[in-house]
Amino acid sequence: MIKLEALRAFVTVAEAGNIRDAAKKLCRTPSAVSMTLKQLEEEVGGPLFETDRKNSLTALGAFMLETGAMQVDSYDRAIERVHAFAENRIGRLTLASVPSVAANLIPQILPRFVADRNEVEIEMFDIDSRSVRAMVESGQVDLGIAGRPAPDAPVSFMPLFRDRFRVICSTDSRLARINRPLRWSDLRRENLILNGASERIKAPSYKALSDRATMTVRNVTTLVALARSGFGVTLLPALSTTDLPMGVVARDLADTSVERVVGIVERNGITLSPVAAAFRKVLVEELPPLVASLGLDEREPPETPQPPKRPEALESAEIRSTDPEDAAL
Amino acid sequence: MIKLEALRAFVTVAEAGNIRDAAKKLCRTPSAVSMTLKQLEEEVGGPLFETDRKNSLTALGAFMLETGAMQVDSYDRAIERVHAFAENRIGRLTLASVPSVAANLIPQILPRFVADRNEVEIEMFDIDSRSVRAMVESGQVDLGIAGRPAPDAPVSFMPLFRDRFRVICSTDSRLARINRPLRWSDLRRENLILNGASERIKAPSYKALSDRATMTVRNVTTLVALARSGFGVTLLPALSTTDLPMGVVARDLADTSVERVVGIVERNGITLSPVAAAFRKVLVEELPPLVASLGLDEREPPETPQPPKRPEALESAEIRSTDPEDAAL
DNA sequence: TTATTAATTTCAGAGAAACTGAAATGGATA
DNA sequence: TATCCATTTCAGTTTCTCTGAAATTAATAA
Repeated sequence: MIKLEALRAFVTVAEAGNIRDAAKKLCRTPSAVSMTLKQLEEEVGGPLFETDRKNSLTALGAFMLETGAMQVDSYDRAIERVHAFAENRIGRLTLASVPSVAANLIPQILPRFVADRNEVEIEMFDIDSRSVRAMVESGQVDLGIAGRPAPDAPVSFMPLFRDRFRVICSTDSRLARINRPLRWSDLRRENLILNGASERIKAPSYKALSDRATMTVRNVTTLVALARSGFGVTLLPALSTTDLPMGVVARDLADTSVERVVGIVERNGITLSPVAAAFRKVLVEELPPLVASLGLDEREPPETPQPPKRPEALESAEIRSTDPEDAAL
Repeated sequence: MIKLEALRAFVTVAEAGNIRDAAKKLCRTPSAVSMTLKQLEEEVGGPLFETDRKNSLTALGAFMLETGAMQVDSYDRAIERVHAFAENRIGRLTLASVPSVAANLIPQILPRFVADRNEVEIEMFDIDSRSVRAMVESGQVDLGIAGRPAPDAPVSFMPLFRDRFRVICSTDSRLARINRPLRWSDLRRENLILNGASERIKAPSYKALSDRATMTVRNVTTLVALARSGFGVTLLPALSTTDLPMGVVARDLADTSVERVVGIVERNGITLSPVAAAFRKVLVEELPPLVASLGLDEREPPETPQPPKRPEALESAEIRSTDPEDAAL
């Protein structure tokens, strides 16, 4: 059976024109190369060189050189691509993220990531938490960034940062003039507009307020426009309130337990592709400090995120089963 | 360094879905395959399968399978082509032959040769002896079939058969009525037309006749037409006289030493391509009996032709250095 | 859950293959 | 003919790969 390495030796000798130089290139002794060649000739059943001095090929040798050089090159390139893939220099990364992260955080970390990886294709979906989890679960994307899934969800979750809810109201509103964190009681007289993100807030005082609310709006732009018009107020995660237009303000809540936890959603028991793993690492290392630097939250990140090993991936998702908040934004 | 055989093992396992079946296909024990896979994963730096049960690939494994299957297939096909070439099932055969052989003998042996070799390309030139040798010498053709070259010619020669010269004359001619082999004296009163083939006849009696001749014609058809018209007579190798038209006859010469020796012309010190070697063998084995069966010559072939080994190729051409006849036809 | 079964992995030793360095051979050059 | 250089041969060593037994792990049955 003809070995690729024998082919490589032959091609090197044929191209060098003599054994000595070829042996040097191959990091072998001339005798080793000579033996390989002899064996190769035995295996193909005919002489490859016209003379002992390896500077002239037979017809068979010429054919072998043509074929062999092609194979060796192609093989080396293929192996290089495998390594490039394994070292996440090439590949394809598909992401799904809630819009607030997609718009406010991803743009800050993505450029550096792609800079060294000009052969990596990236596709990103910005969709609500529920869809993020669905896409992760179905394998449509490698990684998701979303609020914490329900504990029984078939995906694992690694929390990255907390995002407190804030009250969004018109600059003219009564609330805007209160010079301290707002209490639930401050909201009692306001018309509360519900939204996808606030849907999953569990605080009892909030429940009471939201039960009375009659309107749900899922689009942030519309939500803000309604608040600005003085029609009502709403609760949004701080990250969604970074670029508020003139006429509306965001006020902190006194109840700092009202928050969503945003993190990485990934499929259970599936090894990430090398690019995805690399991007995950970047997320874990860079998102929490980035969020902290935005000054949205004065407190520490909720947990010290540590990348789970393959077998433990599932555990890290199951460990915490506190209230599973969610944010559609 | 990733070996092709490791890739092959991986591809086989990935396609079989388990190690046991793959090991069977590879004619290895499962433990050997398992170790190969483990080493492969180490070399690429990541897991290729999701679980120990090898039925589900990681992204890296999928990429490796794609790349690897392609490489293994391509390699196997390439090696198969090299073998096909070495076993003369594929390749290209270029021949040059004097027209008499090209027209009368080659068609009888070529069909069977090409029948088992439907991927062999064949190119044949029918040209005079001198050009045959030139094409062989310059490497334009693998093999030539021609008269014996001069002893110092840079080509080797393997004689295949003798071809006696015969007298071509009109049916109405005086010579046509002589009921025995013709003697030189019979020709004394005839107008002798010279030709490329007869040019190199060395017999002294012929010399005397040809010195008196004034016309040389190199085209057989014209030559025959002239003879038919009664303009003169000419001497042609018997093989060129097999399909004489009405109106001319060929008569044997009493001097049976007047002959050309036809054989294989090949380049010195050049290994034939496998197809060429195979065709050469067919020529050596089949041409002499074929010529004998044509009844052109009652005697034995001049030597027992034996295919020369690589180093001896030159010798076999040098051994005989008797009168180097030639035939332009 | 525990026992059973099947598949895979680990390990140590055997065997095969490839490599090296020294000596022999073979061509080319003076 | 002698010398030089490249290549080959050879024997011994090193490195790899394979096997078979035992251990581990996962899946299935009780």
